[in-house]
Amino acid sequence: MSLRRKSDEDTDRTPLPGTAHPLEVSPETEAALKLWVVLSRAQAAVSAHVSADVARHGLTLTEFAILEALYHRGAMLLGEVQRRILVSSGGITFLVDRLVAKGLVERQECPSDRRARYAALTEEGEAMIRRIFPAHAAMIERVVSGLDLPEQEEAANLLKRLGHSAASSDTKEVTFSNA
Amino acid sequence: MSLRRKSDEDTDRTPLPGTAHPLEVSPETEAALKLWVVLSRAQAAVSAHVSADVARHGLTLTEFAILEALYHRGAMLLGEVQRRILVSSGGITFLVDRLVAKGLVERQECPSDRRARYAALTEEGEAMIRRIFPAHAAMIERVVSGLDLPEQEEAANLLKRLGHSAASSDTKEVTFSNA
DNA sequence: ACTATATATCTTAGTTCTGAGAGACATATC
DNA sequence: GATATGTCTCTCAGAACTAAGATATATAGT
Repeated sequence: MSLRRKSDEDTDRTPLPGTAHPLEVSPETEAALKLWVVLSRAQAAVSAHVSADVARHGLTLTEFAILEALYHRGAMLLGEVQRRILVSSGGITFLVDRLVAKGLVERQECPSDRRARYAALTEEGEAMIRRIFPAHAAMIERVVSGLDLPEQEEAANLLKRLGHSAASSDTKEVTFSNA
Repeated sequence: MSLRRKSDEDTDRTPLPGTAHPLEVSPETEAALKLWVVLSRAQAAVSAHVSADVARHGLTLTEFAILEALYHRGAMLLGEVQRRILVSSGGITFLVDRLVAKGLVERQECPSDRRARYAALTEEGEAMIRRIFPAHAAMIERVVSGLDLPEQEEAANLLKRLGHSAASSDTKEVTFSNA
């Protein structure tokens, strides 16, 4: 094997490392890849705004999501919250611990299942979410205002279907219910 | 065997402590909030698949994004890669270090600016991305196939505009001027 | 009742990344 | 040429998680 220097690109057509390989795929593949890219970028861009907004109140995005869920849905089992906001089981313990430490949430026993715990807002937590939610919602409205209302609804519709089909297309390890 | 999966809502829970406060906002606000939710969920669902796919080759999502960018665009300055994949400045150093340790990427000096470094694929890195990219692209195509081609293009179009407008809408820089 | 398996949460160790700042270099202005 | 200011990468501390296993409890089959 000969070690090649980067400077001696001349007569040889073997693709050297560091040279570009423009994307050459079918239109279907290209559309799928592009959708994945713009989906990630749009989510990151919106997320950055939302994250910065809740950070002003000393909260992370995930913490806020928990508070909001508990406010709008009422007390929930930790596992329910976990599946709703999509974190690991260790993650939900960690997050609820932190919200308890901040005095915003409390754990409550579940009378019908002694393994389970409810997470519920404290009065302080409820007061906080009630106080910051309106400006928060207005801010999200501004951030997505690059699309008008019908476009937002159409995008939401498409994304909902995309999310559902992607979530249910469990590739491996999950039972493939072959009936 | 009846592997019965418990659905989220089938626990017979008596409405214990925290009471629910159903969402009551204007249709505009509701559309914006819903868009934000389905955007996050769709991204997470697709991301989980892509992440699991590249993990089979010992790579994280971010590492793969770097390799792919270097393969398709050629060598790039670290700062260019950083802005492209949206990580912090410390993050790009960390990630490139790790890819260098894996033998997939190398740093190269920039002749016109001695502060800057290029990241470039090694031959091994290029061989790897060439080997795994086709199946990777096919997998993404499958994951987003819940939408047909015109729908994918429409979603991509909407998301591109959403991403751009969200990214450019400078958050009212909440510097709080010494609050 | 006993056993096996499933579920709910928690613990621990480790991974991935961020944010603030430092050092080296570049560039514009005087 | 000297100085100020901006840019690029790197370092370091630590935040925000995840993965895997531990523990306690529940539930179904025998």
